[in-house]
Amino acid sequence: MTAAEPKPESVSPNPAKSMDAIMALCKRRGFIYQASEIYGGINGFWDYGPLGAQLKKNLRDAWWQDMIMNPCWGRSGPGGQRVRCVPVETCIIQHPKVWEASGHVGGFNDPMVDDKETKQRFRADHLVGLFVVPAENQYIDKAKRPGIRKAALSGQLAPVRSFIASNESEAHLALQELKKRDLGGLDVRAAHVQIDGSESWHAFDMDSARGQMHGLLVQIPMRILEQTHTTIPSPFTGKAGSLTPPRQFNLMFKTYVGATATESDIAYMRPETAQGVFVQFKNVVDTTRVKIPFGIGNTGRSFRNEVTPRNFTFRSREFEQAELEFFCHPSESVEWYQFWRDFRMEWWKSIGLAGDNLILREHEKDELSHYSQGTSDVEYRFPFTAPGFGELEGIAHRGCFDLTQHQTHSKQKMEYFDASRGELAPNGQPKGEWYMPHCIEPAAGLDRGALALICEAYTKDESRASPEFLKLHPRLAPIKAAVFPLVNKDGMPEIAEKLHAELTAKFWRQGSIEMDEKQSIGKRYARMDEAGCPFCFTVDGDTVKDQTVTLRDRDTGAQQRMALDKVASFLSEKLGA
RNA sequence: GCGGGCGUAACUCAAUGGUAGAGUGUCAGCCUUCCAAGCUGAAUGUUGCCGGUUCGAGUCCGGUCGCCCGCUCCA
Repeated sequence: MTAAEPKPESVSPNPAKSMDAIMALCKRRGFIYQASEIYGGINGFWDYGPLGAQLKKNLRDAWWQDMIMNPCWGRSGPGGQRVRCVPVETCIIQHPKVWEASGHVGGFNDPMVDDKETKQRFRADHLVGLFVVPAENQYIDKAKRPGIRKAALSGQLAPVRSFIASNESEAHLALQELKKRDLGGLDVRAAHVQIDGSESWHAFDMDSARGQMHGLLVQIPMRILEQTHTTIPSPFTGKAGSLTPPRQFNLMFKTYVGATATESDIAYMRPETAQGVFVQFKNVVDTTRVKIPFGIGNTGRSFRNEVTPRNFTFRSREFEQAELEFFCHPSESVEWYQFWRDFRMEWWKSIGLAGDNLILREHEKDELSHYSQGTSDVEYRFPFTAPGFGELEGIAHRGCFDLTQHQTHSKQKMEYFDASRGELAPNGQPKGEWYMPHCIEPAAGLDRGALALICEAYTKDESRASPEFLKLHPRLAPIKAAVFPLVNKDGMPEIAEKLHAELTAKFWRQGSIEMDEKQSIGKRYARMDEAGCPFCFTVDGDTVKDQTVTLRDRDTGAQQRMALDKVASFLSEKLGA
C-alpha cells in the first residue's frame, strides 16, 4: 500500500496480499497452470501442477474423512444419535430428464428475463403484455382497427401491465383476472374476448371507470422486449424499470451420446453433483440398510458455462464439488440445517481458514428459493473480493423439493418408509410412517476451497530471508516435511537419506517427504517455505555424534534440536496421522 | 455481454521503427557446519497468435486468443 492509498486495517486485514503475487507463486512453484497454455489458454479452465494436485487431493480427502468416514468427527446430531453418511459416485452425464426435473434444462435454455427487484426469473417468451387505449383513441379508429396491435408490436405503446403465460389458456386466465383488478386507474368491469385469428394475441373491449376501452393481450416479441424492457411493468410488482433485457442462459455443457450426434442424442454434462444423489436415493435406501436420518456424499467434476469466468480459479467452467445431501424427517429438518451450517463453518476453520477472513452468512428471506427454509454461505474474503466475500460453500435447506421433482418426472415413488415412526400398533410396535424426506445440502467447491487455502496461507514478510511463503495447515500441505544434509559430505547425506526413507515409508499416504542436498541451506529452506512445507529436518555434524537433528519451523523460522528417533512421532502428531 | 488496461525467458521486468537483454529462479561443478551465502559455468525466446504498413516491427495498424480491473451476470 502506498501512502496515497491508505487502506484502513478494518477494511482489509491482509493488504499485503496481492492476487498477482499469489498467482505468480502458484505458477512458479507448480500449484496452478493455465489450461492449454501453449495454445494460448482457454477461457475459464485451469490445471493443477504437482503441488496443487496434491493440495486439492488433501482437501478432498479431509472432506471425505470428516464428512463420510467419520462424520463431524464422531459428534452426535441434534437427536443425540451418531451422524451417519455413505458415499456414492455418480456419472457426469445423466439421462437428460434428470436436468429437466432439477430445473437446469428448460428453465435456463431459453432467453430469460430477471426482475431485479423481486429476483424472480422467467422465460422471455412467456411475457404477455396488456395494452389498453381509450376506444376513441386513434390507434383504435375503426378505419385503422389493427392500429393497437401495430403500436404494441412495434414498441410505440407500452403495456399497462404484464403477465407470465406460457400458452393460450394461461393467457385467458390472466384476462379473467383482469376483470377483478385495478389497473392503474382502470377499473375493469367486463371484458369481451375476441380471438382475432392469431393464436398469440387477443383483442377485446372492456368497460372501465374511464369509459369504453380497447385492450390487447399479446406476447411481447423478443426484439421489442430488448428495446423497451425499461418501460415494461414487471409481472410481479407492476412497476416498470426493474426488468433486464432478455438474455440467453446457455449454462449447461451440451454433448451427444452415441456416434450419430442427432437431436435425440443430446445430453448434458452435470452442473452439480447433487442430482446424482437424489436420482440414486431409492437404491441407496433399498440396498444399504441406511436409516433416516443419514447423508449421502458425492464428489466430482461439474461443468457450467459461466457468463464471466474470472478471478483465477474462483469461477471456472470446469470445477470440482464435494456435496452432501442429508436426509431427515421434515419435523427435524430445521435442527439438522442449523447443525450442518455450524459444523461446516467449524470445519473450514479447522483446516486453516480460522481468521476474520471467514464468515458464515445467513441468506435473507428474499434471497431464498421458494422451497427453502434456510440457506447459509460459508464465505471467504479473497484478495479480489475484499472488502467483500466470496462463497466457498452453501448450506441449503432444500425441503423435499428435489425428491418430489424426481418422483413427478420419473413416476417412481421416492417416499421413505420410516418404521420407527407412526402410531403404536396393539403389539406396542410403531406402525411406521411414509413421508418424503427433507434434505439439507452442504455443498462445497473444492477449487474455491483450495484457492482460499492458498490465499490465506500466502504471507509476505520482507524481514525474512524467504519473504514469500505459504502457511498451509500441516494436514493440507502437499509436502509434509523435508530432510536436508547441512553439507553434502562427512556422512550427513547417508543419515539424511535414511531418515527420508523412514519418513516416506510412514507418511506417503498424507503427502510427500522431500530430500534436498543441493545448494545452500538457506535456499533450501526458502524453497520449502514457498511450497508450504511446514517442517524441515537438517542433519549436521552433531547428528553423527549425538543422534539429533535440527527441526526448523516454517512459520517462525525457529530451530530446535530433536532426537533423530523422535522425528517420526513428532511428525505423526503434527499431521494428525 | 459492454468498457478500460496488459501480453517479451520459469518469475519480475528492460529494450528512439535498426543485432532481443538484465535480475531472480533452475541446472552443473567447486566451495560451504543453519536461512534465497560465495565462485565458475550452462540451458531456456518464432516477443500470445494471425495478418498489414515498412528497406527493416517487440515497438505502428487491424483482427484474434488469453489474463487483470470496472459494470453486468453468477440458476
